[in-house]
Amino acid sequence: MEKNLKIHPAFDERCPVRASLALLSGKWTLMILFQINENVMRYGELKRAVTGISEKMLIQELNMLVENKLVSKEVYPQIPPKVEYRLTKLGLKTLPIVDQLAEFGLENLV
Amino acid sequence: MEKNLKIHPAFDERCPVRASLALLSGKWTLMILFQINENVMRYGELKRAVTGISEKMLIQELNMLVENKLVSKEVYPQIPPKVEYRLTKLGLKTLPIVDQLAEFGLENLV
DNA sequence: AATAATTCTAACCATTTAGTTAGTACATTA
DNA sequence: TAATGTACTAACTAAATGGTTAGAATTATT
Repeated sequence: MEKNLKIHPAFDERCPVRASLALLSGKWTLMILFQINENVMRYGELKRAVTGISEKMLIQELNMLVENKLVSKEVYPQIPPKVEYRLTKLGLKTLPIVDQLAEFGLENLV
Repeated sequence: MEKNLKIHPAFDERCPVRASLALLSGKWTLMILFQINENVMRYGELKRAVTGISEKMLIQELNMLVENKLVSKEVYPQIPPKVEYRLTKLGLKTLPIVDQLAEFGLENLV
């Protein structure tokens, strides 16, 4: 039905701020990136580090971050399983964003 | 019902990153702040500047930003109405965050 | 033989967020 | 006289996001 052709203004699609938010504005996303930081972290370690997150959200976010190349994943073929996560070069570039948000929050919100 | 006492880990409540995201991570929030920027803007101007936003979302966000002191609002008792919005000191402090997100988006996403 | 530890997956439900449609009031313009 | 512009509000619907519960596979531990 011709009426339903949605207009997606270029603004929406190409706006770099929107693009960044689409990637990073989830409830847990930046927390996870921040916790991984410069470290190598196993799934279980992250679960403990990111207080309050459910297992579903944790792997869902991790998978999404791996897909988007912010995080890399190394699986060791062992039993019980061992999986390591770390930030990619791209992932490391998000840390300044976390810093800005942290600074703003610290100074004005909390 | 005792079962429903929700546990809100301190982490969640006091984390400055979460606090900032709670305020700023909406679909339109940062766009609006960015469009107002250092200017004085009327409701209608904003409507045109923030392409694609609905009137509902626009005033909803504006009201929320005024409540949270990121934006100030001046109403002129005229017919037809005239209302001006501008960033407060606090609101201006969000612009570096927008810049970070824009930079990250530009370099890596769009 | 049962339990714990590890890293997930799947199905379902609840909540939050965003979008749509319609309408208000008055004044000016066509 | 009818349409246009201004800044909203309200009621409802749709979509996105997050949470809960259960379980699977294998080994080591009790």
